[in-house]
Amino acid sequence: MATRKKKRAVNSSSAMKKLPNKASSQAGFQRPLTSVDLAIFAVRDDNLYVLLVQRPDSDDEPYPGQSALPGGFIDTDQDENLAACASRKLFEKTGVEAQYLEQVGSWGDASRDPRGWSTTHVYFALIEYVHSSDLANQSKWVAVEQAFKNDRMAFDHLSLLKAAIDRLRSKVEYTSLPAYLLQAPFTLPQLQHVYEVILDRSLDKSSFRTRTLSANYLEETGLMKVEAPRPAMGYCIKPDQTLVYFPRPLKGDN
Amino acid sequence: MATRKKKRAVNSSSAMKKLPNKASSQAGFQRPLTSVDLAIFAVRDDNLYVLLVQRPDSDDEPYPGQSALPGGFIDTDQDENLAACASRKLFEKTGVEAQYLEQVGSWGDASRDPRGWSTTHVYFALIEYVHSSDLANQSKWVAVEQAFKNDRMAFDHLSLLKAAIDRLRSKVEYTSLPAYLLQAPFTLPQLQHVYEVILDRSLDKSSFRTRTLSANYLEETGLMKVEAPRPAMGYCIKPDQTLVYFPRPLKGDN
DNA sequence: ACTAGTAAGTTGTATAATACAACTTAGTAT
DNA sequence: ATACTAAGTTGTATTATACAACTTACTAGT
Repeated sequence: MATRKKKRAVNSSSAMKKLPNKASSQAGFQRPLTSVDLAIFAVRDDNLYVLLVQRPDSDDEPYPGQSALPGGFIDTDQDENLAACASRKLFEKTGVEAQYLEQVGSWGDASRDPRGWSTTHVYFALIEYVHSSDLANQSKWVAVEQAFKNDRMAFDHLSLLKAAIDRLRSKVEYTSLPAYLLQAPFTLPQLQHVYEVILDRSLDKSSFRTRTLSANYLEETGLMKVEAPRPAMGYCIKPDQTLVYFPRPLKGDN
Repeated sequence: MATRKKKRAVNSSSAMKKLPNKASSQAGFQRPLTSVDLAIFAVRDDNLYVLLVQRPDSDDEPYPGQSALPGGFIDTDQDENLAACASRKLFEKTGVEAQYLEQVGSWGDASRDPRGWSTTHVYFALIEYVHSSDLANQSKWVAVEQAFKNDRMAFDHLSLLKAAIDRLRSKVEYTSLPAYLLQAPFTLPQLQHVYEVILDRSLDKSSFRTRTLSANYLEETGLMKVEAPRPAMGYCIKPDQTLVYFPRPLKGDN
């Protein structure tokens, strides 16, 4: 990252290696295959789940029968933009809209897809848990821990999934992201539980409550009966509230 | 972000709208144009600069003569991956390698390029300042403040630039990024100055020094004469040191 | 109806990293 | 020598989180 050659820059004109010819090729270059892939997360009980699909069992498809992130090629006729493409695919698989959707990044190289130079745009989505029977065919929830144990996935999807989970976990340390995995109304202990499931460690009740409430992004919806002796206050995210960034991260192990 | 239809997901099979036909088209879909664009930053004296290029003045090129971020179509024959493509373009324009290179994100839609549905992958690069005469033709340093005043750029590059600067500014609050804009050896006051230029506010000397030194990512290289009465200790980034994340952000105005 | 048990929620002190303010030090310029 | 300046230090204040002990509201069993 620090190596440096003090050679003079080539002229931008002489750097042009291929002449433009057809409008359909991109100024003389081949266009890469372009897709969108999704890491759709939900929490249920004590686990963080990710939605995986099984690839078709046909001979002219790469990685037949293997599990993969939901996604696929962009449809330039149908998709307004990358995020819309992600939302469409999310809805096709789950029947719901994302409570939160964020781009993780893009990956592109010559070898990740046997069909040729390809790029993919990875999004992660947070949704409330959707019952398995309501999922599209070939789709299923897999506990994140499991996904890494059976560590075989189509393409480079295992590393895409890892990148998405890393992003999720790191943002959970300093944002209100987990609130988007719950259906309103929810209680503070329920919200704390979601934090704990994602981070895989327990948090202090008192600091969690102070921090959460002082950020002032939740609205009381009245007491709720929960599976606990004492009823707890219900909350929902305030209307038009955007993601909250807390002033300090939760203390990790650092 | 919270709207939700409880419709059942469509079957993934029936969701397939077009049949695969040719290998060169992507499973029946048109491939978008694919490019990489760069926001190359450097600091000199009291300004943060970004490298802009002037688009060719030809009639069959979009936005002739306008300023734009350096970048262009991916060359699938030459570029191993997206980051390599970014590095190549950086070197062509400046003759140096990036001290730091990070993907900002990707943008893709039907209208951002008049030639058709296109996606671009935006990277930001931090380099030491390169003298204007060593830059490639049609390239020049523009103070970031200026770039936003003359607020006309080709394509959607103004908003791409804004995204890159937002990312840079926000990461400067809690990382060691500015160290990658300096050539070693540098002094702590020089490093602090770079922070101040990017954030456009002054920082406290004492807390800056404590924070920086306690992160333990710098190595002393001996006293240096600077344009100041008293000589100052020189530092360089430790070999193999990666970007440092400080435990707390600098206190902004929040 | 009393008692034990449990999770919700509160209160008070400790800690750690930064902010703020005043100081000392090593040099330059007159 | 003396004033000046920027480098660097020292000490106290602040603030958000961590940790620990407590009270409260309810359930269930006898």
